[in-house]
Order: sequence, then structure tokens, then C-alpha cells
Amino acid sequence: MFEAINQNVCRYAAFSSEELATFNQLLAHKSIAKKQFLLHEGDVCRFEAYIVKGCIKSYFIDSNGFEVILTFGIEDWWVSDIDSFCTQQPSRMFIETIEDSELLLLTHQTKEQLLTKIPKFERVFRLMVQRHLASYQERLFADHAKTAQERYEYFLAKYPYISQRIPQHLIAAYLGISPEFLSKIRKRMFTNRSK
Amino acid sequence: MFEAINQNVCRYAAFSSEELATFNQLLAHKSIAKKQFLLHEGDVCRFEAYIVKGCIKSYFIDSNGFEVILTFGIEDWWVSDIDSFCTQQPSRMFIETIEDSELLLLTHQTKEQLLTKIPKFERVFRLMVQRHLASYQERLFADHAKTAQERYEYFLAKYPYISQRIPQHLIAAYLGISPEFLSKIRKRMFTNRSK
DNA sequence: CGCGACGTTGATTTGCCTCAACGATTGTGG
DNA sequence: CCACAATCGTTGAGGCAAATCAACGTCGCG
Repeated sequence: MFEAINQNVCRYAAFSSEELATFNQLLAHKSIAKKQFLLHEGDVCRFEAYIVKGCIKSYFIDSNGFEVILTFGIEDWWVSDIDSFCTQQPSRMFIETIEDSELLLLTHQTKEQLLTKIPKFERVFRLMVQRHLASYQERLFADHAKTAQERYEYFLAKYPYISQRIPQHLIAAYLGISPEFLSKIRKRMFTNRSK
Repeated sequence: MFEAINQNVCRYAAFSSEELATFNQLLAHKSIAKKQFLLHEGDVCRFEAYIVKGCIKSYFIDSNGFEVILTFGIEDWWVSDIDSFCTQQPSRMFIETIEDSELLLLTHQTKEQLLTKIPKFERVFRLMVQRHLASYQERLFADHAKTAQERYEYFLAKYPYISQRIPQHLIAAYLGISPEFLSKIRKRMFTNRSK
């Protein structure tokens, strides 16, 4: 049950089995069906969740009612609204399951306990956040410098597992294009072999 | 000399004056003229820099040779390529002064020393990175959900100090639009009073 | 003075959106 | 187990936001 998450954190620092046991005791397990909200706009984000199994999206709703997808999460990823979680201010985003999912949760309180008991976790979370930051920087660059088709190809190459289990219109919402246009891009890519 | 930076880090955790003295001893001071590179694509980023005075941009160059600006930094901001700095891998970005600047630098080595001597700094940097992350999330949302004019107005409102001291075409490069189009937006905004 | 950096303006083009209509597939209640 | 509704993807016509290209004005500065 905790194997995967323990391997996950051990990528960032070395932990003894006692430390890992302490860590694991602070985690809450949660099963949740698909199409359920883990977080709703206006609510305070009370968790950081490690995905044991399942598929989850986090997104904003724009002024026209369209989803702007920030991230997809699958097995071995973390999801949260870090900003709301840390400040304990109401969130502006939604986090919603796409498939039935199993999670391991840290709350604000258990995370603080963890950081107090095992300060090395400060480093783990710092490094995790840094990697997230780097990927946002890369995405910003892609959004500004590349065409929709290039971004789609990049997405397919980078997240082959995700692109196979997610409906196409959600990928469009992630890329920032309309579902119709993504359909046209795909047609272009798969019929006309010219890049 | 160290007043501003000490206040900066004290926003995230409490430090004694001895701790701050230790911190300050690990910082290197650097003066640098405008239009100089602090980091060049292909080089490893060896610093995290606190800006005592000046103005700095970090950016990528896209395949057409255009700048895609990630961030502007002015007084009381930090600049670095966190990804390259942490992994000590070659960077893909440029960091360049826009004005004559004064910096306080941490190197990979001095940062590790700092974290070892005063582990509370783990928390400081974690919280700093988290705030950066939140601002990238917001920017991604704005890029996908708002028009160029809305993004420009938002930029003016959020960074009034920056927008006054930076040439207009750099703001365009930050917003992800052409300088010509920004000029047309401004004309629209300032002649026709309709939003 | 003359050159380079910066901003503006207009004409034209284009990448992507919107709207509308239509299959295909899934799933769900009767 | 079928009927019907959602959900999802495709296609085409038309439109708009923003890019591109080209020309020109202005300022600061070596």
C-alpha cells in the first residue's frame, strides 16, 4: 500500500524504515469514484494527495464557462492547490476525478507534524515543488513559442500514458484550443504525412 | 546593505540576528552593468540572486529567434534558473540585466552550507518556490482565458513599477504578443474609452 | 550629425474560434 | 434488452484576434 509513495519520496532524500513508518501513519487513505470533486472553487484546499490509482484533473473555469486545465494526475503523481493549501485561503480551482481513484492524503495539520518530526521532508517538498515549477516554465515557453500542433505533439510524446486514457476534448482544454480544432489537427497529422 | 534581504527572508520564518549574520556572510555581492548576461543558454546556472538594485529579465529564445520572457525582476526579487541551478544541468534560458544592477548571490555550495547550518532556510526556500509556482499557475490561466488586452491591463495593475521602467516591446514579449499589436491595444485603450 | 533602438500605423494574411449539423459510442432506466 | 439520451468526436462555413510585412517618425546618444 505504501510502497509506491515511499519510493516516491525517497527520490528526494534518504529515509530509514522507521521514518517511513512515521510518514505512513500520518497519511489518510481515501477511495473516490469518478466525476467527483476533491476540491471546489471557493473552498479551502485541505489536502495534498498522492495518487495511488486513478486519474484526476485540476482546472479553472474562465469567464465564458470553459475549463482551463492546469494538470492531469495519474498514478505516482501529487495533486493539490498548493496556494490554497498553504495559505488556507479559498481556492479558485476545481480538482475532479476522471476515473475511480485511490489517494493518500496529507492535511495541513499532518503535513506540519511530518515536517516537525522529520525535517528532512522540508527538502522533499521543496524539491518536489521546484520540479513542478520547472515544468510550468517549460509549458509557458511552449504556449508562447509553439503552434497548437507542436504543443499537441509534445504532449503526446511527454505524456503517452495520459493521452491514451483521457478524452480528446480534455486534452484540448489542457492545450488551450477548441476540441474542434484539435480534431482538425489530428486529421492533418494522420492523413497528410507532411509535418 | 543586508537589511532588505534579511527582511525578505524573515517573511517566511523568524531568525535571530546571529543566524542572519551567518546568512549574510555566505552571500557574495556583485555589481553588473546593463545589457550583460548573468546566464547564457547552454551554461549551468551557478547562482540564486537577490536583486538589491536594478532590473533583470529571464527569457527563452524560440525557434524563430524571438524572446519569450519568463520574468522581470526588480528590487527585492530573486532571479535564477531554478531548474538548472538545482540539477546543475545546462540551462536553456538567458538571464540578462536591463539596468545596472547590484546583486547578492548564493551559489550551489553556499546555499547547501546555509541549509546545513540553518535548516529553517529549507522552509524559506520552499515557501518562496511555492509562491512562484502559484504565480505561474495564475499566469497560465490568464494566457489561456484572457485576451491580450486583458492580460496587458492585468500586468499594468499588478506590476505598475515594472511597466514604467521597461521598454514596451519587452512587455509584449512577456505577454506573448507582437510589439505592433501591443501598440494597437494601447491606442484602443487610450483613445476609445470603451473597455 | 547620424545611427540604432524604439514605437506607430496601415494592409494583408493566418491560426484558431464559433456555430451548426451530424455520426458513433456508451450507458442507463424502463 | 431495448430505446433513448448523453457524451464524444468530426466536418464545413464563416468570422475574428493577432501575426506579419513594410514604411515611417522620433528620440537619445556616441
